[in-house]
Order: sequence, then C-alpha cells, then structure tokens
Amino acid sequence: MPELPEVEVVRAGLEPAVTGATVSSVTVFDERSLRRHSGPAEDFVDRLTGRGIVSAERRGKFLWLPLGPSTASGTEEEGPEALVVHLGMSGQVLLRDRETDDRLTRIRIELDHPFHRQLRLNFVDQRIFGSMAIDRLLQTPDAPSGLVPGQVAHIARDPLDPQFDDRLFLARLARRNTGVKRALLDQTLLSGVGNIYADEALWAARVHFDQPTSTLSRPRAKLLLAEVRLVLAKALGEGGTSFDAQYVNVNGASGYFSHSLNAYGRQGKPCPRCGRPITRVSFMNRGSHFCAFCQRVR
DNA sequence: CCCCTCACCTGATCGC
DNA sequence: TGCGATCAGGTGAGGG
Repeated sequence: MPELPEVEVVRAGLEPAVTGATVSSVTVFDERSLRRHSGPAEDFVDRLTGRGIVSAERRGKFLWLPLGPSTASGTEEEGPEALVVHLGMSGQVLLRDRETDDRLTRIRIELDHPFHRQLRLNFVDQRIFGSMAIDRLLQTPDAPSGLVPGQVAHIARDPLDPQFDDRLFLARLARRNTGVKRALLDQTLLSGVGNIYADEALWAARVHFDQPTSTLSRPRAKLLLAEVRLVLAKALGEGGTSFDAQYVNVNGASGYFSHSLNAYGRQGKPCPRCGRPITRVSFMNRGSHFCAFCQRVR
C-alpha cells in the first residue's frame, strides 16, 4: 500500500487494537517475510511471544510497535525493542478474530487484549517485498524526543511530521544533482512519498519530473513541498488510495483517493487543468504520469 | 560521498 | 480455456 497515507491508515487502525495487548503466539508461514529480521524465524518467534505492545508508531512508510520488557530475564540492558513492519509493494496488516484466515498470509500474530479479548494480526503480502522484524529502538540524532528502530534511523521525517524541517529539506534538495522526482522518492531526503503521490504533487505544482533539482527555483521548490503536503493530507483524509482489494485498512476496506487522482494512472485522459492528454513514460523502472503542456522543464 | 541501476518476488490481468 | 507477456504503489546493496 503503501505510501504515507496508506501506512498511516494502517497505523491508526492498529493503535487502539494493539496497545496494551500481549502477544500470545506467532506463526511464520514464509520466512522470506523476515528479510529485515537479523536471525532465523525461531528467533523472531521467541523474541516476540509473550511481549506486551506499547503503541503503534510510524516514520515515512515504516511502521513499528514498541514492545514491553522481555519475559526472558537478564537481557534488558540491551534496550527497548519494537516489531517493525514494512508493507513493501503489496503488504497488508489485517486485524481479525481468531477464526479468520486470509489468503497469502505470511506471518500470523495472535494477541490477547484486556478489552478486545482475542485478536489475530494477519500479515498478508503477495510479492514479499514487505517484511516484519524485531529491531532495537535507538535514539536518533535528529530526534531528541523520539526513539526509532535501527533500520529506520536513516529515514528522514515525513512532511506531515510537525518536526519536519522545511529549510533543511530545501537546502538539501538544492544541493542535489539529480531530477526532482528521484529526489522526492529518496526516503533519506523526505519520507512517505512514493510513485503515486510524487506524480500527483508534481502535477499540482506544474513541475516536470526530470527537472534538475539544482535549477528548480526556491519558490517552485517551496510550492512543490506545499503540494506534497496537500496531496498526502488529502489522501489521508480519504483513507488512502486503492485501485483494488490490495490496498486496504486493517479491516480490509479500501480508501477512496483513487477517485481524486489527477495524473497517476490517467495516461491518455485529459489533464484536469488544460484538457490535453496525460503522458506516461517509463522512468526508474516505473511509470511517470504528467501533463507535457503544464509540466515543462524550465 | 553521491548517484543510479538492478535484484528482490508473486499473482492478477490482458491479449492471442 | 489456456498460456505467455506484462504490470504493480518499495527498498537497499553494490558499482561507477
């Protein structure tokens, strides 16, 4: 699902259900879904079983559930840990009762919750680009208040984060020597933006995807950042973008934002601004959708 | 250090 | 119906 709005929909759906719950059992059906876990499946299962879940956090497209103290004694000086989830291209976290199975479930986590009683988290992932992992929580240099998993430490804040630093972003962007869409997709520069919302924000700001970052004027860069924020916030308000049942919230429901797309997936259809057809070109092994009239390199 | 390409995967869908 | 080709919203390792 997974750009910022879709991941945030999952995080927000998970939070009330998992906070205060205890992991009662873990089943790994496909070990490839542990690609970001350093260790075998048994290690993942052992370290997760019996742990309490403290909250549900997110940075960019990474999601994590901080864990309470381990019941295994003597190892707590290692510091706090979290269950890290990345949805990749096709991952879902589905909140179910203990009887419900989902096709393509790669990992199943069963929870006991004081109010919601017995729950089941099915991690479903067609392409297995997503993953779960247990990772240590670290203090990051840019976050005096926040702990993030080690594997998320290099990810920048997202533009909806109140602590996102606009001036720092604009300065780093201007120093880049690449095309602006590449920069938008670079999660170490700003996080949460993927192919859909990059194309949508570029369309809204009337910027060509391959405009060199070094020649993008500061006013246009600021406008682009503002449009990134707008499109992310709007999509979040509509429950994310889903074209099919692949992108859903924790209850399996789809978002509505696909009805609001102006450029992404609309090749051949009229640009909502000027009426000329939207172009699709291959770029970075994916599609870039833009209006060749409204969005020109300059 | 920065930038870019590519490998990693499966399943749904489309055209023949 | 069947079969091969094509496509999909992400990330990080490794080469230049």
